[in-house]
Amino acid sequence: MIRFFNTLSRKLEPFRPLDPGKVKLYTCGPTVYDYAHIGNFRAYIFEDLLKRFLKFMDYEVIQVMNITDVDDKTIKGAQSEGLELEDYTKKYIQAFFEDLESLNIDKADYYPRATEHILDMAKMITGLMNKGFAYRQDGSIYFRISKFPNYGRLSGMDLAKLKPGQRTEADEYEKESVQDFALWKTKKEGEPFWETDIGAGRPGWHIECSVMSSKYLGQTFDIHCGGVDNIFPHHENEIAQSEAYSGKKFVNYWLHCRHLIVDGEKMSKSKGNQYTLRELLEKKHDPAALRLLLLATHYRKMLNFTFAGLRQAEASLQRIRDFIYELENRKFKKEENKDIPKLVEKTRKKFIEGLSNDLNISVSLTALFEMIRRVNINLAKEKLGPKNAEELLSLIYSFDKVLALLPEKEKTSLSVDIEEKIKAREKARAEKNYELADKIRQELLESGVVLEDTKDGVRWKIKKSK
RNA sequence: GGCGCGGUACCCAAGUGGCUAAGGGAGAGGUCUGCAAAACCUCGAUUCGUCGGUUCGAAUCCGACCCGCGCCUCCA
Repeated sequence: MIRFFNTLSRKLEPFRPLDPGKVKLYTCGPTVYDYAHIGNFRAYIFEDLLKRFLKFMDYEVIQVMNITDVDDKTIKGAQSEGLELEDYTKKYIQAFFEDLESLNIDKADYYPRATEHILDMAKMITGLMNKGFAYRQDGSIYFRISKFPNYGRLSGMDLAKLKPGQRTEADEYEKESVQDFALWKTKKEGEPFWETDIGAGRPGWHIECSVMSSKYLGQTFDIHCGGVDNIFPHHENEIAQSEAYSGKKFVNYWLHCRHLIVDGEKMSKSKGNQYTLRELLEKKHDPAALRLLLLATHYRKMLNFTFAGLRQAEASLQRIRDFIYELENRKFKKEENKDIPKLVEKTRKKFIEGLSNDLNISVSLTALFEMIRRVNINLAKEKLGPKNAEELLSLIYSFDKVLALLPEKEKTSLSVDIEEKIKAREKARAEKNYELADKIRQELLESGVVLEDTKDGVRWKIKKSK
């Protein structure tokens, strides 16, 4: 049984999708005004883990991730660079998809863009006005929170105690209540706008998710994810809009991940600790190691990113890779170890149990590493057969459908030049000319190739980064 | 001020009433090796922020305190 912690109830709940065997998943996507930073990717990787695990458990998953390509920040960014909005966001949308690929994040089925759903938004807003949930004020349209009694349920906010924040904008003075939020912002000089039935203007932020989720997943769907900062007001507002409009329950399970901090401090541009994936890749960090680092801490726990932590993740990952390398490259005797099938089953069971319990990845990784240790002991004693190795490999690769840490095509080949050098070194060693052999080994190391002399002969690896 | 989360070894991190407090990294010792490196093995917290309480029994439950962090109108 799979259980998730539902923000709505603040409890672990058994997961039961609307349609058995099928999961409809909506994940809040990026606002494309800049390159995404590692904090953003913590959320996307958590969502990826969720999705991959559901697929691993034989669910069919339909995932929608929105792309917010019109809002205050994208508009401001486009203005400051003197670009059309679309030309400005294009670059970051493309970068976003490249980053997803670097981190081996499974593609969503739909990536709807806000700017491509303006008419759908106008339609929903009209519906909300007809039902009395929205009103027009100076051309803009606001959601009337007082009409929606469940407002605040997701976040546990008590409306009466809500203090208006400091960022309340001056141009929103005219609302009936400070807490009412904009569905539609009337056309403003110098800003992009759309001509629609409800007038010329642009959408408020929250409406896009209500519109696009229902369009691709239906008015009620299974899971909605995002970072904790989205709980209030964004997801609260989505619920209000969607349920007011449809009269149906919007989402059954709300899953939110906590934030990532850097060196114990909140990430912020002014502190200079806001890393993008690109920056880390430029510093030659392994994207798979970053993926492991972001994956390995439970999603509802705060994650403190440090470079020491990243190096530890690199080392952990190397342990898995070396294990696979052994299984794939050793010459096994014919004799099979009868205990291995039992170990495989036990490991598979624990791996699944871990993730089934609100994505407790630590338990699952423990299962994997425990197995690696046990098998290594047998490996050292040469108590492993070819079938054993095959079975173990197939288990690890099945886990990797969830973890996605092992790129499939990692068959790097060496240049002829380097192969020549390895051969030359072998010759030198055979002649006991160790001085020359060591010199060649050092040269290869400097070009990133590590040589290891084993019983079965020399073997090489590409040096891990750093 | 309101609501909420967390403090487990040198670092990361499971465990949330009772078998030896997982696992990874780092470190130390060993195997292997021409020597290395890599890999592998072994070792490692009488103790879970502090102080009280409940209990036959607490890292786990309760209370107080200390420390760190998040949200409170467009930040994942």
